[in-house]
Amino acid sequence: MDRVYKALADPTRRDILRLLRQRAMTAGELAGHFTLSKPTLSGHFAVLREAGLVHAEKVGTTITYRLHLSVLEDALRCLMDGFGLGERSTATHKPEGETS
Amino acid sequence: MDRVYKALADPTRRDILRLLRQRAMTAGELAGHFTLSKPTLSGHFAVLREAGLVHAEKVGTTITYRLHLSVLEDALRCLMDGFGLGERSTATHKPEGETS
DNA sequence: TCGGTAATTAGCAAAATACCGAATCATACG
DNA sequence: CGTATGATTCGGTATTTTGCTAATTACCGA
Repeated sequence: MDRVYKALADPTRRDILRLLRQRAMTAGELAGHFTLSKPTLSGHFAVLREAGLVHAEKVGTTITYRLHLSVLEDALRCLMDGFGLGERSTATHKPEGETS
Repeated sequence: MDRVYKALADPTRRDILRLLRQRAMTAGELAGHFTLSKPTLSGHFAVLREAGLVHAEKVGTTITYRLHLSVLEDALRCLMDGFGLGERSTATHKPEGETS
């Protein structure tokens, strides 16, 4: 799970995810949206892949990247759960004394 | 908002946030939960402060750190909104194929 | 097989990050 | 005052991250 946080820490990678949210794109197509070099972008793709946030599909010589929405969603939900957010006093556990 | 992502990227800082979720603690008290040196922890506190995730209250010579739950919640909500999560069937765009 | 295109890997420099010990600041107490 | 305590800031080092160019791999078409 640590890889997901690290992957989200970089603004370029967050931009990539936002682009992929609209539609799947090839590596070159994605690279066209940035001023960074292709190898640099390729490195960002690898980080996102290892975090499980995107899926790479090789067709011919081109590689199409697709957003793994479910993984991203799970990661954020796990994050919120970890901090006790998203649940409105579920009553499943007694949350600390909180003696104001 | 970038500061929030960066702050969450470090496991030690996430641990600090989880500790603070249970109750507010002083800097020294927090440091007692880690093997890291106090200056190192102090640096982590600063990052969390600058991200707005915690609030520091100085009483005597001691500084008590308190979690800003609302800021953390907002940050995560903003994160999910940015990626179009939290809303079911966006209907704002046609998600290609997606057969099966 | 040869040339061209798409993308990655290799190798390296620069910047950011994390860590520590020592020094410093601020407050409390005798 | 002088000292002790809680915490931060300072100076330095090691590691990680980010970026580049050049070289490499993989595939397609003529």
